Amino acid sequence: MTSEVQLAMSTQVAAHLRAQILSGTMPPGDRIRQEVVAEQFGTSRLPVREALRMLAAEGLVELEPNKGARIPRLDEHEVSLLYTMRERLEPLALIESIPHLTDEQIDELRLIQLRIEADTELRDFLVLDREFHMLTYSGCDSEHLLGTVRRFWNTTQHYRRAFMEVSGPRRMWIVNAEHNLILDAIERRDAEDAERYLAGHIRRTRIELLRHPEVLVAPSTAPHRTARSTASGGPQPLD
Amino acid sequence: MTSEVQLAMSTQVAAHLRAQILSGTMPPGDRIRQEVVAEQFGTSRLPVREALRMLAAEGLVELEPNKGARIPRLDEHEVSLLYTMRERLEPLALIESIPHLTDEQIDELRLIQLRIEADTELRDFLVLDREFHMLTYSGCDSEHLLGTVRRFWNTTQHYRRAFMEVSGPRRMWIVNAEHNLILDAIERRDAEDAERYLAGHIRRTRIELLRHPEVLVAPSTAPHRTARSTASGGPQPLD
DNA sequence: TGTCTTGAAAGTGGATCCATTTCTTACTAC
DNA sequence: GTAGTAAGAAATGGATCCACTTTCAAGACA
Repeated sequence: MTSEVQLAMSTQVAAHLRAQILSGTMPPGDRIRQEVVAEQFGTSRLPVREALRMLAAEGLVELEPNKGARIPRLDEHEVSLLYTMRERLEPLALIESIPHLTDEQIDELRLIQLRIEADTELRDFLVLDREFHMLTYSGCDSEHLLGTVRRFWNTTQHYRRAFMEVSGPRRMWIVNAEHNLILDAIERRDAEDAERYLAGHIRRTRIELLRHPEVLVAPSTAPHRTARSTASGGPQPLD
Repeated sequence: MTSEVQLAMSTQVAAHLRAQILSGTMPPGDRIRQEVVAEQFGTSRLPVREALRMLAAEGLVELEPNKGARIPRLDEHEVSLLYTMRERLEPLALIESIPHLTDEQIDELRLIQLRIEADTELRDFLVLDREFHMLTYSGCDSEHLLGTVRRFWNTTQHYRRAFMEVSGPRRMWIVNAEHNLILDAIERRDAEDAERYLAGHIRRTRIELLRHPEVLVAPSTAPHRTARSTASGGPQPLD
C-alpha cells in the first residue's frame, strides 16, 4: 500500500503538455489538436479537453470556441508589459516569502546558484534559474500570489529561452551577479534590499530583452503550424 | 439570419454561475455540485465541468480531485494581500489605458460617477463601482493584465460587498471623493497623477477593510454548506 | 459506551457515440 | 484565369453510460 496518489488522467495530460510547451518542443503559434494528444496517451479526448482548460488557466494555451487550442504568440509590447507586471508583483512575493524561509531552503538556494554558475548548458540554466526564483518565493503562503507569478513565468518562458539563446555568456555573468545580490540580501533576511535587487533584476532583463527584437518577432516559421507528433511518445513531467 | 453568435453551452453555464457567485447568491464555502447545475440548465454534467474549469481559472471556484468544486473562502491575510497586489497592478493597467481612452469613454466615466453619487442602493454601488474602474482600464490592450486585474476583483468581490454592508455612508463619500480625483487626472490625461490617486485609493480601502475584521471571518454559517437550488431558474448574465 | 469496520449511497472522472461547426478543396460560372 | 459556391472532410462540443473514489451511517466487537 504505497502512499502514491492516483493522479487524475487530465492532470497527467496537463503536466505533459505543460512540460512540452515550457521546454520549447511546442513553440508559440502551434495548434494543439485534442485527438492527437489523446492518441499519444491512449485516452479519450475528454481528459485532454480538461487538461487544455487547465493550461488555459495558466496562460499556456488559448482556447477559441469551435477552433481549438493553440499556444499564444506575444508581441513585443505584451512581453515588455509582462515583465513590468513581474517587476511589480514578484518583489511582493519575495517580501511575503523571506520571513518564512527556512535556513535549509536558503542553503538550497545557495546550492542552486552554485550549480548555475558551474553549468553552462542553456537548457539547465533555464530550469535552474526558474527553480532559483521560485524557491525564493516558496515561503509565500498565498496561492493567489504564487499562481499569478507562475502564470507570468509560463507565458514568458519561450521568450526567455529565445533571449538567452541570442545573448552571449556576458548576460549569464550579469544574471549571476544579480542573483548573488538577491541571495545575500535573503541570507541577511533583508527583505527591503532583496526587493530592490529583484525589481532591478527584472527591470534590467526587460530592457535588455527589448534590445533584441529578433526574439520578439514570430518565433514559428509557418503560421498556424500544426504540432503533429512529438519526439517523445510518453509523458515526462519536467516542472 | 441574425448576427447572434451561438455561445457554447459551457460558456453560458459559466456566465450564470459567475453572476451568482459575484452577486453573493452563492457565498464562499458553498459547494457546487455538477448534477444540480446540470439539472438547472437541462444539460448534461459535461458542460458544467468545463464551466467550473473556466471559473477556476478566474479564481471564482476551487476544484479538488474527486471532491468537486467549492467557492473559496479567504482569510484576513489573503484578502489584505490581494488588495496589495491590486495596489501594485491596477495603477499599471491605468497607465497603459489612459493614452488610449477615447473622449467618449471619459464622458461615460463621468456619467457613471454621477450615477454612483446619485444612487444609494448597495447593489447598484457594487456594480457601478466595478464598471467605473474597469472602464478606466479599458484602454489597456493587454489581455494578460486585464485578465489578472479581473481575477483579483472576482476573488475579493464577496468581501467588498460585506465591507460595504458594514461601513456607513461616510465610506461612500470617501470613495466618491477618491473617484473624482482619479477622474480629474484622467480627464487631464495625467497618468502619473491618476496612478498615484488610484494606488492610494486601493491602499486606503485595504486599511479600512482591515478595521472591520467581522467581514473577514467565515462568512457562511455552516461549513461545507451545499447550495441546492437558487432563486432564479435560468441564466441571467450580469458581468 | 466508544471505536473500528463494512457496505451502501452519492458524486466525480472517463469512454464512446452523435451533433454541429469550421476549414478545405474542387467545380462552375463569368 | 479568377472568384464565388457548394460539398466533403476534419475537428470540436455535447449526451449518455460506466467505473472508481469518497463519504456517511449502521452495526459489530472490545
